[in-house]
Amino acid sequence: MAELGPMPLTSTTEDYLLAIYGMRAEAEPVINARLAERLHVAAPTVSATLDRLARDGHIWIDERRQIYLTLGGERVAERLARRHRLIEHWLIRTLGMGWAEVHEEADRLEHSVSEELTERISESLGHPATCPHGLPIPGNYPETDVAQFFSLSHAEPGQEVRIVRLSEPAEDDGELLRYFEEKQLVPGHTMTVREITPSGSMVLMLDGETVVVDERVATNLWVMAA
Amino acid sequence: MAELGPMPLTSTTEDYLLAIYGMRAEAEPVINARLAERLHVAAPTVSATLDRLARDGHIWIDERRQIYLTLGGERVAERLARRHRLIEHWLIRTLGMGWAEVHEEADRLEHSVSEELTERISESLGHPATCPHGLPIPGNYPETDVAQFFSLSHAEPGQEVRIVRLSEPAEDDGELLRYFEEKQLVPGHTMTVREITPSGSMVLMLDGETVVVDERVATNLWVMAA
DNA sequence: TATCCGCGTTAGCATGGGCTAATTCCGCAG
DNA sequence: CTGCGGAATTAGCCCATGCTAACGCGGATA
Repeated sequence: MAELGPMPLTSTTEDYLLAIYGMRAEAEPVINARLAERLHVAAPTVSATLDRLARDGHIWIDERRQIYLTLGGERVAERLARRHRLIEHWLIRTLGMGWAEVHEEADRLEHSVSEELTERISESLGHPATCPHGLPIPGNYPETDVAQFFSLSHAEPGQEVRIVRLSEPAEDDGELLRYFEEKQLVPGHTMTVREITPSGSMVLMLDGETVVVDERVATNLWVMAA
Repeated sequence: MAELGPMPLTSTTEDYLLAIYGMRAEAEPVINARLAERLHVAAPTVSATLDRLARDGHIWIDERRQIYLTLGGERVAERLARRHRLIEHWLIRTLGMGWAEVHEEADRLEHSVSEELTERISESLGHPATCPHGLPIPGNYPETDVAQFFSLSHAEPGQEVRIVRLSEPAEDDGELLRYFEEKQLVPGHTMTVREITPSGSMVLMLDGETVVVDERVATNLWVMAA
């Protein structure tokens, strides 16, 4: 029999691989139920789709039902993340789209942009290391010590920190994105933690302004010591 | 009961509408069998898909099995053609992709680009009237008298003509596209018909060069009297 | 007139990707 | 040990999109 080679992935399966990849990167538990939430589908749908992904060698599932990408699956996911994040930059730089809007557009485009086009985009942008929200672009990202990054919600009072990126799930929350943009809570900006209230809200000094963010916001901002 | 509004079209159904739209524009007979060829699917598949398109009010089919777009279907097709043709320009202008390659890329992107992005692209390009291959961009195309256009294969010996566009099917033929590009048989160029051989080949003068094109090539170039 | 070609439909089937309802399974708290 | 909550699976269904094989029909041609 002739080997037919790898089946071309569908838009749906690409979404699954990218979700798994993202959750791994955030060290979240990668299980059926979490995927169902993230992808907005019912649990049995996830089971069936994961079966196909495992059948086709993109993932494997251990005894405790943790889901892992195979080498092949990871390669696919990295390429997709690269595309997605380059597209975001491109839309902002060449067409002036909004920082809070490009994620949604890129979510659709990432499935239809060719390898060739991806590389042309990267080149025309000067091979940026991260997307506009601070997430690393595989292939362009230098070997920085990612271990220095931590969630703002783990910062101490008095500490001065620089925003490096958003969390993965924040990207899918349009309202949160618009809030970040409005308050200028974006990668590159530096701020000082003034105090942390008992409810987990944080009082920050940012550009001489006092900003209060609640815990949900703080957990979705990744920072490093400034 | 709440009206659910129009179902979002799938990539597949969009392809059908665009194919019908293109065939109408070329005054080709729009029947099941021709669609099957153009879309590279089997006849029963076309029947089933057309049934759904008719059910959803995008097309209608007369007694002689001619297929027509409804007003709604035409609006959809026009928007898709607009997107496709703007994307082609965009890829050439901002990323330097090849004249013969952009059609294929646009074939995928046209399904994922939003209205908003489409309009930004049109604006950033200065609202071009045609795609790089000369096909009109709905919404940007001036009210030119299209009746002046005719296929090169209908030109007379001695006539001087200007290329205005390719035929629709030519866009899907990569080899033919590369040939046109190489010979500079592209919109805007003027040439004189020297003679027509019994087999239908045409001898042309173009930029002082003599070029011979066979009938298949000639039928796929649309021209107007220069 | 008999035949055949082009065309369309019917029947029957597969796969991907969705859903709900019901069940099972596992671990932890009481 | 009992029970409960979260997680996963099973069963059963739906639709869109593809296929082949077989049949029917109508017009052109031998």
